Order: sequence, then structure tokens, then C-alpha cells
Amino acid sequence: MTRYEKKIYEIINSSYDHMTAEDVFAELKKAFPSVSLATVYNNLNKLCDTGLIRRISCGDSADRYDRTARHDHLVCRKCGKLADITFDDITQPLKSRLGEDFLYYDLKVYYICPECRKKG
Amino acid sequence: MTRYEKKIYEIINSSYDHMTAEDVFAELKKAFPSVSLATVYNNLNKLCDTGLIRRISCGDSADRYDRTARHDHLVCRKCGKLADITFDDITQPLKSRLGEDFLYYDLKVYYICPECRKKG
DNA sequence: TAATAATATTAGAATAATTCTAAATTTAAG
DNA sequence: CTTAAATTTAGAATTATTCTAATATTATTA
Repeated sequence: MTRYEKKIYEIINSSYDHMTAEDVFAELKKAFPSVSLATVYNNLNKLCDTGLIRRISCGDSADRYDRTARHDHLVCRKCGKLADITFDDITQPLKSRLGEDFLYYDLKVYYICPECRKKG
Repeated sequence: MTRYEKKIYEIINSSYDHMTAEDVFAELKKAFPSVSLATVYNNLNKLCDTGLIRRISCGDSADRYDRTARHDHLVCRKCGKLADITFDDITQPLKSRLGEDFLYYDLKVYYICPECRKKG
């Protein structure tokens, strides 16, 4: 692991935000002012490939990156905002169906967030 | 519903592929040769907003569109290919936790597909 | 009908996220 | 050290999608 890869991993894993590549770039610059955006993308891709972080694609904007510690996501269908939530772990039924090929799962639950609910 | 919206809805709902906007465009052109790509995007967005179809964002390429009939997805983490699968419906626990704000959920299960497994 | 308003479509420009390229730098290995 | 391999870099290129503003279609009402 290079210093950049390591630091990016730390940034993602110590954050409860759902950071975009630009967010990570801004954060990484604090430690390494001369780092380039391409390096951020390179390392985010590498970390996703090795399964150390995960990508959350929501369609309407830039991809976000998240720690892998088991949790699910709420997505507001009005404003698109993401929130963490943890539902019961459903690994077992998936694993028993897919066997060793199973890696992990990603559960997004769509809802109307409190703010949007208020606005009507 | 306009003729385009209606036809796009039909295309998505009668397909078991996971079509991109370009795929839909190509298909729609068979019925309406002069239609434009912007119309496809407009109507795909409208159909997603009203919940008549759903968007599947996988991060590494263009968004895909899918019928809403209850089913889940397998995603190969090597090649990214999508496949349909249906696991037990977990609506109830989600609904009992979120109440009326709950809309629907989207479950992606990551695995290594048979082809990539073969290649090693 | 005809007139008006509202909505949808269009082509192409604009934008934004991400990847690519090829050179330069850093790290690792012999 | 020297060489090879991997990483980083800046900026160009690509790609998906949205935006714009003009045109066409559809719906509404007189």
C-alpha cells in the first residue's frame, strides 16, 4: 500500500459521510498538498477492486465511497440524500443460494426523508 | 402518457435485458425513426420519477433501466455483468421500521459470475 | 372549429465525472 | 548503485447526461 492508498483508505474508513472523489481529493490535499485528482481516482478504484472500500452509485450525481463495515442505506427519492441504517444481516440466505461465489451485498432502501416529507 | 413515454415503458417492461438509454433509443427508433435521444432521457427520467420503471446504477458504465416487478440483481465484481435473481421479499421488516415513508428497496448481490470464475 | 395555453420534442451545445496518455517520479529488486 | 516495475502527474479525451431555446404537438376553452 502506498502512502496515498493508505491515507485514502483511512479517510473513507473514518468518515460517516458518503464522500465523492472530489471530497476525498480535498481531504487528501490537507496531508499531501501536491497530490493529483487522477491519483485519487486510481486509488479509489484499486481500493474498490480489492474490496477495502465500497462504491455507492446513485445515478443522479458523482459516485460516493464508503467504509465496508456492514450497514445499509436509505435513499430519499425526492432529494437523493443518503443516510446510513442497519437492517438485519441477510448474508446467510444469499450465501446458501450462491455458495462460495457470493462476496457481499448492497441494500438500498428508498423512502421520503423527513425534510422532504415536511415540504410535502 | 405520450406515445413515446408509453412505448419506452413497453420496451423496458417487455425486456429482460438491462437496457441503457442508448439501447432504448435504438429500439424506440424502430417504431419512431425520427425520435431524439433527449426524448429518451426525458421520458426515462419521468418514468423513474413516477416509479413505473427503475434505474440501476452500477458505477462503471451508463445507467440501466429495468421493469419494477419484484426481483433482485446479481452483479459480477470482475466483469460487472448484471443478472436477475429473486430472493425472498424483505419488504415487511423494512416497512415496519420505516412506516409509510418506505417506498421500495434495491438489493444487489455481488459475486463472481460463472464465466469469470472459469477464467480464474 | 379557431385561438390560446400548456406540454413535449428536438438538435446540438454545454457540463461534469471519469478515464486515458505518456512522461516523470518513486519504490522495489537484483 | 542499476535496472525494472509500479505509481503519480497534468492535462487531454471520452462519455453519459443535462441544458437551452426554438419548434411542434396536444389539450383547453371560447
